Amino acid sequence: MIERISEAEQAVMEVLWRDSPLGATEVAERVDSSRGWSDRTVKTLLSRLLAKGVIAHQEEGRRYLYRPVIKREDYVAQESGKLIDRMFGGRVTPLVAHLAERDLLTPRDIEEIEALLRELKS
Amino acid sequence: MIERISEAEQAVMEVLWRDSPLGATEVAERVDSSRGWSDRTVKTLLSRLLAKGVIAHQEEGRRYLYRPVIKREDYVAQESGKLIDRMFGGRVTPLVAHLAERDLLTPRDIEEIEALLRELKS
DNA sequence: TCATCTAGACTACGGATGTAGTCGGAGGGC
DNA sequence: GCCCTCCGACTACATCCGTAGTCTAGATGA
Repeated sequence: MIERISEAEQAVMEVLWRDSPLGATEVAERVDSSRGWSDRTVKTLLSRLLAKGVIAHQEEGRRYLYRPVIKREDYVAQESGKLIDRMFGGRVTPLVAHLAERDLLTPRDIEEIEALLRELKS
Repeated sequence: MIERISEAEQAVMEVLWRDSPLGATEVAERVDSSRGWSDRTVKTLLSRLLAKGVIAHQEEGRRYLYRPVIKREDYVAQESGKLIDRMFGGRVTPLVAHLAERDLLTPRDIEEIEALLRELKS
């Protein structure tokens, strides 16, 4: 089980998943600027992620380069699973039914998903 | 936007969504017993939910009866939406694709979803 | 009427989270 | 060699969350 990653921490992970390894300052520069974080904040988040073991660092001269230890897909899978458990009793169909009912599925989505399922069966 | 409901708080909401209005003690009795909560804990959670405005209470003699103010579907929709935004950039197809890739879809799921989509199109 | 039992209100407290500030050491310019 | 700068390490602090404990006033039974 991957340790829980908070909202803020995930914003930092997204940067490293996109491109790594990176130094702390580089990460801070690339984090979604709409957050308005100081670079101290980003460094704190990097430390916490390190403590959680979801990223690792290696020395490069007098600074560290950070890189993810866990894969984004694995994290996404875990979080999706948790939502499906919590909200839909672990069944996927009710999730899709729910999305459909709430009109969260566009006709294009429906086409795409059908194509996807056809492929799965072949 | 519905106020954030924590994990523990949701366990209490589930009770009220299933049946309401209920007194605090009744809620405590019905909460998933595997949590092993004291009734104090449940009362605290009820107060917090009240403060968040997601439940309401009415007096009944010398106690309160609690009932949800928000609908479960709305809450589920919000949480699903947040996951889809955070993990899949707001697109639903990647979610389904992801579930498929991770073998989280059983053949039965696939059949059911296909049937659902056929219905949606008609 | 007096002790007792409840129910809700208020208080507690450690860990997680969001958001930084400060300190001390290694490099670099002069 | 000396001071400044940049980096990571450590510290801070309010708020939320999980999980209760205590206090107080009204209902109850003897």
